[in-house]
Amino acid sequence: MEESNELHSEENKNSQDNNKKRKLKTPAQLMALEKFYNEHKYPTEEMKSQLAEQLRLSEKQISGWFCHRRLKDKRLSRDETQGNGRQDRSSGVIQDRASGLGQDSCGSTKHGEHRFIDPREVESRRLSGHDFAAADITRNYRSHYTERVGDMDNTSSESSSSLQDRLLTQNEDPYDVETSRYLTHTKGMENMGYKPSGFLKVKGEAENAAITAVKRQLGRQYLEDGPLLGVEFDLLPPGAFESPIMDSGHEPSTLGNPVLRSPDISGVKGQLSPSTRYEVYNSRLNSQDSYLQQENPSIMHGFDLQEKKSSKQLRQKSTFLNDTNPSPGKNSPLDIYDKPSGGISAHNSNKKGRMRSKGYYGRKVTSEQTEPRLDEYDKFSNTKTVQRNDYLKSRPSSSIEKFDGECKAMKDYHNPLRAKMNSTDELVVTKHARVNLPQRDYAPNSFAQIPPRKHQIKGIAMEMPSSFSEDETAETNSSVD
DNA sequence: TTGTGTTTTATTGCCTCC
DNA sequence: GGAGGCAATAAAACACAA
Repeated sequence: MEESNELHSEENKNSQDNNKKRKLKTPAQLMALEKFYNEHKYPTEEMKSQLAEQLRLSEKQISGWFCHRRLKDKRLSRDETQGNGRQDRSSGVIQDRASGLGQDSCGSTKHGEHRFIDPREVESRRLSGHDFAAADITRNYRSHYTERVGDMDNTSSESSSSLQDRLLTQNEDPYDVETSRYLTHTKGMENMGYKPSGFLKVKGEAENAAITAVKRQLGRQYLEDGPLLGVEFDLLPPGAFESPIMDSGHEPSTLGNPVLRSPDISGVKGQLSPSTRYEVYNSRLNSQDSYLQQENPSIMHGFDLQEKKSSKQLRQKSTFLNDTNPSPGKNSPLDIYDKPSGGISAHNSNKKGRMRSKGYYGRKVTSEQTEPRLDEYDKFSNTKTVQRNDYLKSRPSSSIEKFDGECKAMKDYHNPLRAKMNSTDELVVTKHARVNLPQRDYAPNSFAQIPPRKHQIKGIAMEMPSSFSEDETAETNSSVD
């Protein structure tokens, strides 16, 4: 260890702190990583490289992060299965999956170059009704969204991953979708020409049973290529989350869409977790910034948003939790992102409010770490993303303005986005579905209504929106400005 | 302010696959 | 043998309680 450290330090001579001490990833980086992870648990080297480049991390770090992330997922899922009664959720299919996970030993990218999709993904996708014909892969990516669905369903083993997945994905906030999309489309299939590896094929076959089971359960709803099984899931009971679910005001036009019964919802219902966080987060942002939205068609990139949000969150957090900021100067939201260093020191601001375990984004970020330009991620994305890029690029640097724009974007996401999303109906569907998610519901009021959670339960970390959304994200918007 | 507990990051060793 | 991944371990960064 030390040795390596030394080496490492050598490499990083430049930066004083780089050495030996481990550096926390910036929220943006984490966001990006998480998102990416949601899409690809086993990223190819190329992907890693790109990620690394864009995040300004070393490939090693990226690899390591993914590795740890997977472990984390595993661990969490394990815990969940053991501790929680996830059993019910585990139907035969799930079991199946679980077993599959057993092998979870990662199919390394190595084999995976062609594989690209990790077993889990495959599974989830499969669940979502996609066969893994090579031809479909692309589509799969496109509808990675579906994966999530799969995740939700899949419960068991994946759970943890799903946790995070949900965290970022399910929640699927609008931009999530996008980013993920980008991730998916990315170089992924098209460029890399990924094909299901033998493993996939085999596995696919093996898992057909699982798929079948799902189909049975879902019945017709199971669409071969359609959006998600989730369609069949029950809608959330009103008030399920005690938050105003149907916010007519914000309700996207897609509301009526049947698709609404998206998996997401079901997922939410099933487990509110991480995704919820995001939802909350998003909703809050949306709600709070609602006044801003409306016009900006451009779409924010999630990461970027995240960053800003985090800064805002911090502020809000204080508001949210305490209503008063004990140390105004200290927690000044502005500090967080506006620091010249570019670092996000959000942390400081909200230590108190932050949920304990879910540290993900709550931690203080070292200033040295420069936030990667999130928009860069768009490289991976498709046209739509491109648009966003433009937006991002063009938008003013002012954090506030940016934020506004972002918020808007988020909101607009629901509408304009759809327009943009053109290319794939699936996506559209997906979005619609998301639109219906309780996300918004949480928004304005609910948010306020939610009692501040000072103590997060560790185990719940994943389940509850708490940490992430509330602390990290949601709060962000506040009135700060 | 300190101590404790949790989470995240980094490293190392081993395994598997090509 | 190289590359990637997992598991184990250590250490840092934090949050929270006393």
